[in-house]
Amino acid sequence: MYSQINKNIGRYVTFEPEELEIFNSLLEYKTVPKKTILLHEGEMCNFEAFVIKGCVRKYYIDANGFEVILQFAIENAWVSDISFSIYEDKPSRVYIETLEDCEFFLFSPETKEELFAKAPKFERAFRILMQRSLAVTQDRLFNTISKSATEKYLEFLEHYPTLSQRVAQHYIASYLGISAEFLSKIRTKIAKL
Amino acid sequence: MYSQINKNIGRYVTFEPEELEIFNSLLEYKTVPKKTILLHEGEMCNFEAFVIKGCVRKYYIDANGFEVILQFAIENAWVSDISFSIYEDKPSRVYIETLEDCEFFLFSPETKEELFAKAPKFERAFRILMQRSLAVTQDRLFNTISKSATEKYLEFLEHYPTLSQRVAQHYIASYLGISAEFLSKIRTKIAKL
DNA sequence: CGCATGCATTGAACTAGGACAAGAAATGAA
DNA sequence: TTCATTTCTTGTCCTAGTTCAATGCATGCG
Repeated sequence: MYSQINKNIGRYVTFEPEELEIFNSLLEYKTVPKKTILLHEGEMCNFEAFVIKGCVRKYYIDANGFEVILQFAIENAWVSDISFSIYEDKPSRVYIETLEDCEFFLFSPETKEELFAKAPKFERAFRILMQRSLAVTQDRLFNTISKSATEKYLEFLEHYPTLSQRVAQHYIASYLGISAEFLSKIRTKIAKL
Repeated sequence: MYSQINKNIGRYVTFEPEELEIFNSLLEYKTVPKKTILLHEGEMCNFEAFVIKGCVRKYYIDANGFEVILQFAIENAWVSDISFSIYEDKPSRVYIETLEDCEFFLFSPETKEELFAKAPKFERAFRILMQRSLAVTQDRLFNTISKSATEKYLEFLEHYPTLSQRVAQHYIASYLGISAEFLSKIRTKIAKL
């Protein structure tokens, strides 16, 4: 049950069994049916979720009412609106929604603090996880600015080979920052080659 | 001399004077003339820099040889290619270059580890700094995808009011992900209002 | 001082991608 | 099974932004 998350958190920092025990004892297990919104814009994000199974999307809604998907989180990924709400005490600007039936491990900000107090080495592990997210996001920013829609789509397929089967095309379009119609045209063009 | 950086690092975590003393004793002070490249693509990034004075840019070069500016760092900002190189042991894909004569405080990865060993609370401070960078980058990604060039430029002016006087227009264009010519057209249109 | 290099502006022609509309195909609920 | 809803495709027209000149302006440097 815990091996999956322990492997993830231990990727860059090595923990003692006792430390992992503390960690595991503070996690809350939760299942959530698909199409459930876990966080609405304007709410405080009071969780950090580790995806054991399933798929969620995190998205903004822009000034014209269009959704822009910031992140797909599948098995072994973390999702939260950690960036603003927890430390800034500002309400979230993003939505988090399950796309499939999901199983999570959840942390509240308070239990996270409790963890850091009891086992300070986790501070380091979460710092490195944060760094990795930053790297991924910077890379995406670069791709978004410098690549054509076709290039972005091909790279997406390479990077998330299973996701294109699991989620609707228009979600992928929204993630890539292009219209669903144009993605469809790209796909037919690619299929003809 | 140290009050500026101490204020910055103490923004989200409160430190004892002794802790700050350790911190300050590990910093390396350095001045660098303008137009100096601090990090080339393919090198390992072996520093984290706090800008005391001056302005630097961090950029990628894309497949067609175009520069894409990821970050401007001015006074009180941190800059590094922390994301990949330090923990991943991968060579950097970015360039870091001074745009003005600069004063920095520098950390090497080793002295950073030394700091964490001697004063573990800094681990927390750097985790939160990292979170803030992630928030800023996510926000930029959202803007890049969902806003028009004019909106992006106006928001840039609002967010970095001094920067448009300090750096060349074509750098701003590169940061916004638009061509220098089109930015010029936007500026004349705005000026006419 | 004069020259060279880089920077900003403007215009004309072009294109990647968007908006809209309408139909086809898939999914799902009762 | 049927009807409804959502998703995907395809076509046409349209526009925001690019590319490629050409020109004028700064600026730094010998």
